[in-house]
Amino acid sequence: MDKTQKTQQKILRAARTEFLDQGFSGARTQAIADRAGVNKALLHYHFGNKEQLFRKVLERELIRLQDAFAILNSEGLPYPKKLPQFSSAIRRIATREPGCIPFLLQAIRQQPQHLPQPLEDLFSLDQFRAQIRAGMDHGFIAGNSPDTLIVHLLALALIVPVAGELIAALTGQKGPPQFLDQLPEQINAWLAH
Amino acid sequence: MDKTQKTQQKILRAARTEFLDQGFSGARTQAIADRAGVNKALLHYHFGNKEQLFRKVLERELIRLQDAFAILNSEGLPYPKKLPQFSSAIRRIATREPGCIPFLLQAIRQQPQHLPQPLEDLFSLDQFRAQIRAGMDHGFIAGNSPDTLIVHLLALALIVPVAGELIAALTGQKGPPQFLDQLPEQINAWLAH
DNA sequence: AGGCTTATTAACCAAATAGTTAACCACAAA
DNA sequence: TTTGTGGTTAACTATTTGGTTAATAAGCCT
Repeated sequence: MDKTQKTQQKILRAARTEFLDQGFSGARTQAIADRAGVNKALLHYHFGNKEQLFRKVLERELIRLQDAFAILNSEGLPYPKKLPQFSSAIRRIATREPGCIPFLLQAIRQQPQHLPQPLEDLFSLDQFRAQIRAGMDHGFIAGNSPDTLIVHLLALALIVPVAGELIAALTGQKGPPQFLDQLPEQINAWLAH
Repeated sequence: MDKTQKTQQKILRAARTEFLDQGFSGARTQAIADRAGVNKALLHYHFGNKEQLFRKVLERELIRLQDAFAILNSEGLPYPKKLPQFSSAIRRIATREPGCIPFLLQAIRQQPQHLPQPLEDLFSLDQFRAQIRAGMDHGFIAGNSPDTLIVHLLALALIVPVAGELIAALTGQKGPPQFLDQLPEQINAWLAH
């Protein structure tokens, strides 16, 4: 990796922390430059402007979530393995990249114009939904609405990253990791009967 | 209601839309003034500064959520009635005050210093948790962890307001109201067995 | 080394934005 | 009618902030 790439990565890392922490309008280009240990003009040299830099960060973070959804939508994987693998992927994101999921949901809501593509093109669960429907028709999967199952799966997977502080306050726990750790088994217990 | 109160309410309403839509740092005091049909200096006359105005809005929105949680935590209500009443309250908030729940969760995450009190003091489910525990001990409620039940309840209740766009994209639905309408029955089916 | 391109910086600029001020207005009390 | 108080405004100020520029440093190729 040459020096240019290294610099760009320093900037991207700094931008990521700032944007994830503060959101688009709360983020300051000066803060990003400071955090990267670099002159502010360098951001513009390498990335054009604040918006393009934000898009770059958003694009990279989106991939994390897309990878998780790709597990659900993969052709080769049998249904019973998908749920725990998916929940593990979400848990990994939420613990290793805290702020990523709230950041993405916030961007989807407040800055959809910065998304690289329409949401429907970024996330697709067509294969997964067909798989569930087949499973339901054959009685392997309980219930009769794939979409409902998907929503419940999302609910269980996303609630902690998205409302961790509230949960911690309501349950008196210090932090949310307990529930994140239980996530795969919970999802199995709830959805795989 | 005298003219002063009317003006303050106009400003608060405008501030609410702007803050819910744009977040604290994205909101512009000029936009609030314009929307209220009022001079910008009047915001400062009545509310001091942007931050105090934000706190006022935040405080009022918090009450909506507190009221919903108060249902769960109320002494007089039997457990079976709490779940549907709570989910109806959340649904009502999410449909009549769109943006409120994402706004609150975002504020909790990004501007906790503007909360009127610590989260634990704002939201308490002690009575509810005790009630669940008793029910579990007597076999009236399935499961053995009140906190887990609470988290699942939150998950089902909050997922649509918080990730409605994502859900709409994944399920191909136009909007999220379908799932919000099903919410009370879903929660009963899932949690009240 | 010498010259050419790329990377980096200090200083600066213009626009946006929160906040202030002084004057003005409405209306009620004297 | 005068006068004083609280509400409202136009115009202004200070600061923040994203972005630019011109000069400088660092590689790199011959």
